[in-house]
Amino acid sequence: MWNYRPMNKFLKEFKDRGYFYQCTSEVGLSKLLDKEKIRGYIGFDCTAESLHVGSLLQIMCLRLMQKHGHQPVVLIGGGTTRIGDPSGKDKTRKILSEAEIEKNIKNIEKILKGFLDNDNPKTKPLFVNNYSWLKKLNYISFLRNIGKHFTINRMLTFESVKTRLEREQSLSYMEFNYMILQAYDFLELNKKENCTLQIGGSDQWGNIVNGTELIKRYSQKVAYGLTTPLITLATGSKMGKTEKGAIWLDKNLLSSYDYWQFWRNIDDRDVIKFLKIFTDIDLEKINLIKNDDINELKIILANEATTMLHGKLAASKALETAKKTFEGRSIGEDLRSVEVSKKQIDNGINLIDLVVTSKLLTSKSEVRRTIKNKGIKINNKTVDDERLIVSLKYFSNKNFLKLSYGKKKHIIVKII
RNA sequence: GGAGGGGUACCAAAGCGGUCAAAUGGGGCGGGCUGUAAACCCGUUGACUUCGGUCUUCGAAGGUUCGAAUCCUUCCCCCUCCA
Repeated sequence: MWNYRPMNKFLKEFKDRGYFYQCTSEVGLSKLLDKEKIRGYIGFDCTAESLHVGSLLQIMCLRLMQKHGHQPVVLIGGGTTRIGDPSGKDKTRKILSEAEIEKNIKNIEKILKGFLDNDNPKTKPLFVNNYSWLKKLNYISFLRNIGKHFTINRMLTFESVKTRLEREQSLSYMEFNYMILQAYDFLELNKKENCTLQIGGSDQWGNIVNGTELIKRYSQKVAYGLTTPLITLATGSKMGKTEKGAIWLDKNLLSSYDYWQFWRNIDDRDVIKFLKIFTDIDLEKINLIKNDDINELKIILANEATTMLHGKLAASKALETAKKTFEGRSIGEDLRSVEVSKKQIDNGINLIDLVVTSKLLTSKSEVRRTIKNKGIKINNKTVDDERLIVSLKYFSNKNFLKLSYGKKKHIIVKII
């Protein structure tokens, strides 16, 4: 890729930061963006109760639009979630109840607002829920007006449909309609909100193109599609889901300290890439610091990412706790804690039970095994006796004790 | 509709009457090295345990047997080939 013509600033930064994968018409979009401030949308599915880092790139795209004076439209897929996107799924996804969907929508909106600037009237995000128009659709008129623009022949060639059919996994008529509905969303937003751009992950390409083509056929207007690459970790796994669980963008599901740790523990090879993608640091500045000490860079990444989601205070507390925990071998206040009663301690609580009640590990067998493998520490001292009784003498004068599982998972046990 | 093959732990895949809580590989977890990295090496990977064992698991339900992941019956699901 090289720049054969001056490119629009937004688009240029979009590319330089590594957000770019494909565009329906780069030249056309670039010209449009130069000419006017536009509205662009990204759809978020509300199958889960919250968003995780897998959606962070999309969120960054919304922020970048704001930065360049464009207005992001957040489409919450309240209607399409009731259908289920067949792409990437082997099976029909479970259908959520109305109440669950409503709850998810609220929470997801809250999270997105946290990431976006809601004050500037020109760029503040517009939240729309496609259920508001999808629920009103009249079947016959929909088929006549919209359905006629789609051929089954073409729909069958889409990757999402093809794989399902090839594997002879059932694809219900309901799901088969998903792509039409997503295309219709774009048309609707284009008509009502003058939204001329849809951004999405590379797996959404087919759906996005359907939208721009529908707009062309139905309204004789030009709209653009832009996709982002699938971000993978250097280890090959997808962003967002670690074995330990999802990296939620939600302090109720993942503490700011754990979120900070996620970024701090990123593979060396991903650091620069992630600084570009997941922070607001100027590219020139990243260029300047890119050869700095890798661990310092990881800290910067963790601080920036955590600040964006949880605020400056949370980020600095996480950093401080990390320093104490890993460098000072002491206790940072951000560590998760469990409380035990004075009486329990006086009676003597056995270590295995304590580890399980602290939820550091989930079964007693696992604790026993881990002790054999030198994986449990009390106050930084490896435990070698699985029958150890935790008594008052292990607690410092402030009435707490540090319990560790492995090198990274620490917890404070407090007496109340 | 006809003929065959198959469903085993997180995944892949062996086992095909007892020695099977189930080989091996991947993944995960813990330890070592290091930098809270990667690579590498070691250990571990159903639950409970008074560490002697006990209990639950090989698609589902029944049955044969002293004893079943392994044999039989029925059912469910998947794959390949032919129509």
